Amino acid sequence: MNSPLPRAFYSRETIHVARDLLGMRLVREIGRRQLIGRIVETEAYRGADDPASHAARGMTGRNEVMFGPPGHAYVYFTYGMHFCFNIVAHKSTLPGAVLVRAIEPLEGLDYMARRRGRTNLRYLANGPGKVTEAFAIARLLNGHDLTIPSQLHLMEGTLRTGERVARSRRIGIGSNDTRLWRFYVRSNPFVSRPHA
DNA sequence: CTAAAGATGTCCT
DNA sequence: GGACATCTTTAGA
Repeated sequence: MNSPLPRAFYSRETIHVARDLLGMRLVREIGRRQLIGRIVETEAYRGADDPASHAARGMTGRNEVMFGPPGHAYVYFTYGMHFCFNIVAHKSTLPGAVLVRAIEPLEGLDYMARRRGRTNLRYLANGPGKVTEAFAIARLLNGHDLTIPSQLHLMEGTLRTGERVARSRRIGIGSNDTRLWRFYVRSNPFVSRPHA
């Protein structure tokens, strides 16, 4: 009961995993320090059927982790200055991953604030690039197994009473895509874009 | 080899 | 609402 989410959790339809990750707790251990937060916003990305996905046109050096075993971290660098943290999730051998777009900080607040250069809790991790900066997630963690207790893993968590899941189109993909593959906790102040 | 876009964040008006 | 920073990755010549 006090162990990380098992591989079976991630070995399911990518879109279902994206939805079910809301409320789960991300744990980052740096030395004796522990950073913890609740996932409040995600996006699903698949394979050949999803033009917006890095894996849309087959395997490349960057996206190979998306084709590997579920429950691992897919971390990539973008816009010349930001990292994005994804969780590999799919059934069978098709590629798939879930982008973690926003987190509600729970522990290690002062450390996160220092890393971010911000004190307002609301802006510590309310965006994919902010999440990786607050939690010190960089390229070194690409491919990291999230199902074993370590410097980066996920733990069980729940939505609070009254919290509802909302969905929308994905953000920042420059295409006319109408799929509702973005999931977030409605009315949660730590979501990147409450209305989108 | 070269070029263009990019699953973004910040500061400014 | 818009400019701009900054550089990796990928596709195409």
